[in-house]
Amino acid sequence: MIEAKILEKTCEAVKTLYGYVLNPDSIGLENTKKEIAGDFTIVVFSLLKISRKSPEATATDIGTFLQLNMPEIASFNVIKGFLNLVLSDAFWMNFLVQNSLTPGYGCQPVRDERPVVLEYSSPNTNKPLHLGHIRNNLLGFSLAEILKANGHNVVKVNLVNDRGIHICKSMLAYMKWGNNETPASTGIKGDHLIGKYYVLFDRHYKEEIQELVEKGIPKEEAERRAPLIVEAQEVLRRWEARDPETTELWKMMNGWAYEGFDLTYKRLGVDFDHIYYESETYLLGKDLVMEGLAKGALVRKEDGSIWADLTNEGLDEKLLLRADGTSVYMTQDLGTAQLRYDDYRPESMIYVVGNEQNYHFDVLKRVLARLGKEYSDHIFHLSYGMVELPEGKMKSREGTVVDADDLMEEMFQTAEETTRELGKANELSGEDALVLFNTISLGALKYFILKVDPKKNMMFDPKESIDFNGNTGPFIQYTYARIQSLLKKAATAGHLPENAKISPVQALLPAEKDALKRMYNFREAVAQAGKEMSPAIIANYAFDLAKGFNQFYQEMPVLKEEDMDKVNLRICISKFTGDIIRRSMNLLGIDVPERM
RNA sequence: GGCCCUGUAGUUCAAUGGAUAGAACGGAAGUUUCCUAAACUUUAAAUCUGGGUUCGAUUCCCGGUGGGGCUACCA
Repeated sequence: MIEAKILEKTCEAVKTLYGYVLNPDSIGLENTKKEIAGDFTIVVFSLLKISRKSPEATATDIGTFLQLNMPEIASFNVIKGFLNLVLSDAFWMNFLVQNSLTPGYGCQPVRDERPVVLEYSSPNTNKPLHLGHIRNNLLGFSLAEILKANGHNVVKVNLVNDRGIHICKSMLAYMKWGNNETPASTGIKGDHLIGKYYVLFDRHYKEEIQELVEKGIPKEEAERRAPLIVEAQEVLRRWEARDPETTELWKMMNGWAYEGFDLTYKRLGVDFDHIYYESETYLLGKDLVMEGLAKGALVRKEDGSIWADLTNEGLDEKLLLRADGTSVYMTQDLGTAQLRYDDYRPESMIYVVGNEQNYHFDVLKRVLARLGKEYSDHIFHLSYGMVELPEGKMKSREGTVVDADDLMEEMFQTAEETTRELGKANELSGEDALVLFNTISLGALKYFILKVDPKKNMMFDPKESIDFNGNTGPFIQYTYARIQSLLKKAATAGHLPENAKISPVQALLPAEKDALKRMYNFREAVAQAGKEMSPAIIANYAFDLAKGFNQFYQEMPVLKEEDMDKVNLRICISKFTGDIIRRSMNLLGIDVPERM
């Protein structure tokens, strides 16, 4: 790691020049800006108190010392308090040789055998997946890939919310108006069929409420007393009592949902190592609560209900067990956290869940801490923002939800149209063309979502997402395909030996050097992304790299036979750029086609 | 009311406390004998507001203000 060496030598310089022992962490070291000559920049302003000299003089002192004591540093320049270090061509050549021969470029070896348990997706079985789930799934899957590259074992888990009042609503509607239809009899995908009944329930429920309100009953009361909701609650009671008929229907309808989800997951390219079902875990957590009560970490109120009093931590009181002994969502989540910990003994547990549950996870961690669970410090809520549409927020009742399956299909069709218009698919067989359209359309969707900082709410404009120009997945895929094509051509022309040797080129073209720097930076970005857990960093680097390659290519002069040395070097750079683009796309879970 | 997140070109997004705040789309003007124009070049255009900390603030702190979320004995 050259940065570490620069820091170490800088400390040495400060000690030699000014007789002061410096902490390496206090030095500002960064990548030099693109427009300025240099590779790394030391910001010396913070050293002025020690040197008691002007910024320029201090930077020059240190630069001179470093140049004398580090063979990797070819030269330096000083602009105000910025010391820009220029690394030698030999360093970059060596970097290229070393890394172009390393298969797992940018990867770290496994550092901890204990896994990271990563929960994502977590669907409800009463309706199909929508755009919000897509953001969740893509973030979860990408994060898993990035964590793996950073030396973690990852267990991807999905907690399916397969019980509760919502599925009972769909079941009730099906009993009333279903006519025994099935996905097979209707040709409707299972999850969509269930969604249909959920919507049907909601419509009739609304009508009932309206009727009651017209009779002069207050709205809240009407919502509680409407016959349909009362009946749905009865279904839930029967389910909890394990009534055979109800259980049978529940199993059948959930089966439909799973079949549908599997297709959606498969198309999106995400998967799981283990699936937890809430129907099997919803009773967990009571023991933990009773244990906590015995330890005095929790309190029992007069009516018998049990609470966590978090008022001294700036939060409210949180109910954990009702007076009748039944549990709530939080109780259940305490239980599943413990179950997950017992199952895997993980180094950490990550939950990819939307930011509307920030408070929930805050409380979850605090309660676990009170219960003496040291693993609560290793729970991380990857909270992501909502996906908004140009027309406003997604509301299922107003029909403004973007369905995941519909969206992928639309993207596919647009990819096909655009590609055919440009004549890119003319030479492809029917099957190859379908694979290509699928790769491009999903690349567009995934990249569009992942390039945005997860924390922020984002705007999803379907029209813009299928634009294949600019900072988009297809642009990066296209660049990669071009590189592959270039390499193929070089190989057939005999310019690409088995292990392309790098010849002793004395001076790199500026664009070549820039290309190498981008690669170096990318490796750092991967390491950083592990810490920051941000696919957005990887995504934006991938674009930067793709754009850089295109510029590099434009700058490349026409090559002649006698320039074989340079040909080899450029082939190596192209190959390496291609490797990194593929790698970054893989980290994000985006496929790249060999040709377009 | 309280708590959390957020406010950057016309739009969608970037920017470990650093240099002239970057891209992309859209607008204006150009470029194709090389591998593939799904590309490249040039150009106009932005940090919500008022304080504070700092050699230096889009970034950190405090106040205001716009947007979003949470504040259920739902999950």
